Amino acid sequence: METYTEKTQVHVAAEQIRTLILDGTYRPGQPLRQEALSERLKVSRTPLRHALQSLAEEGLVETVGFKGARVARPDPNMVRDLFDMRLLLEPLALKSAVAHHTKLDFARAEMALDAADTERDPHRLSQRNWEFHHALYRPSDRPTLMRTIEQLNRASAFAEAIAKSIVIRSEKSAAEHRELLEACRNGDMDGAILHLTKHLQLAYHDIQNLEY
Amino acid sequence: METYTEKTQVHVAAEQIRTLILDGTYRPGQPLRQEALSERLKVSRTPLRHALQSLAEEGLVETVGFKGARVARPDPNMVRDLFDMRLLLEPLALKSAVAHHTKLDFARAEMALDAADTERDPHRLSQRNWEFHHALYRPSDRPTLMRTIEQLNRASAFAEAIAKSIVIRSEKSAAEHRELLEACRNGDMDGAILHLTKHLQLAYHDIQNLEY
DNA sequence: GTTTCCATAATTGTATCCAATTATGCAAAC
DNA sequence: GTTTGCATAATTGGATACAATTATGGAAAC
Repeated sequence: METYTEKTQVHVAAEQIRTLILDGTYRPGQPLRQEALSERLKVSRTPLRHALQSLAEEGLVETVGFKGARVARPDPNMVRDLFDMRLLLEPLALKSAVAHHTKLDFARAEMALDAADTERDPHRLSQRNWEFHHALYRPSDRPTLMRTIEQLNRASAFAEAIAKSIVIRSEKSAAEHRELLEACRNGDMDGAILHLTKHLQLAYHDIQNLEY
Repeated sequence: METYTEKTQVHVAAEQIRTLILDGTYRPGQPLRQEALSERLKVSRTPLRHALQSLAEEGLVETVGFKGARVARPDPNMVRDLFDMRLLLEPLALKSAVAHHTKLDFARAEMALDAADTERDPHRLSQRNWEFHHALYRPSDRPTLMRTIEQLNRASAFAEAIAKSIVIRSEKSAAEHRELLEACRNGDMDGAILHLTKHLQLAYHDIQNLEY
């Protein structure tokens, strides 16, 4: 019987910091001092630095030379770029996946939707949203493509959290998600891709109008 | 007078390991023991671990729980996914950039081409290739898009190094590059995008036929 | 009053040591 | 002969101490 460990302090620290940032506790541009964070998260500075570096490569924090780490500040262009890329890549993932969709995938997607309905915490809400998209994309069995798409979704979640659009448009998003799921259930690939495209465009539009 | 430091041991260690991997010194799947690497690079294990993590998020090495790090093993699907994505994203970057191209950009691109002509080291050759593409994409002034494209190019360079196609098709690649540059110089956007697309498709094709 | 310079403090990066986890090998049981 | 179990070694993760770098503040010069 093989046993998995995986729970290294780096991951839990990264997850906690991620939550603090997406909750708005730490605002964009705010410096993240290692000693203070170390004390707050009850973790030594060594794994903390690893976590900060991980978040830096994820795009959530910026880290410079010997100056330290700050919460990243998303610019409007970033939002445009992210959605331009998602509009190109996610339809490809969906297209590759529809032929391999199973009832289990649909069940997973629906579970994520139901969980999202009763969720008000921004971070967990964005997690549910990703779980939904992930359930529909994953059957494509293209991990490299998935990896990039997940990165873009994480960054989008950050931008949406800043603009507070995640919670504001959660009902609209839920409706769009259910339409997309229904099209997938009916095996309507073209319709599904159309719904996905529309969903992304609407999300982009709403973020644009909220952020300054 | 402000002075920049930036030269942290993590970066130099990461760069050295990157070179060792792309040179073929460390083969895919080979375990990377911290103590041995620490001794080889004359660096403590702490910054070394950071470098390994950085390379892991870059996709060059795989790192699991308490088991350690290994050189990543690219699968054929990864190559397909990478080029599918590049074929979607790089034309967008080029399209956004052509309107802002200056003589300086063309000069930079040509300098990269000339440097590539006399370069046989795989790692440096792939660096030159990226410098060329970077020179043509950068005027788009879309850093978030550039960031993702650079990640994909790094991963592609890894796959090409494994398949040894970087050096093998270097002359072909150079010719394609010069055609692309010429189209950009003439302000022929459609032609440039066509050349870029063809270039990526040919590179993909040649890798496919070389890897097993 | 402003600027420059230097000393000091605050903060990050690195090295070393210890703890936790995993891999290895051998003996005993069946 | 194979397998199970445990003891030991090898390796990674984490905590602490130290070194390097940057930021801060105040005095002196103009």
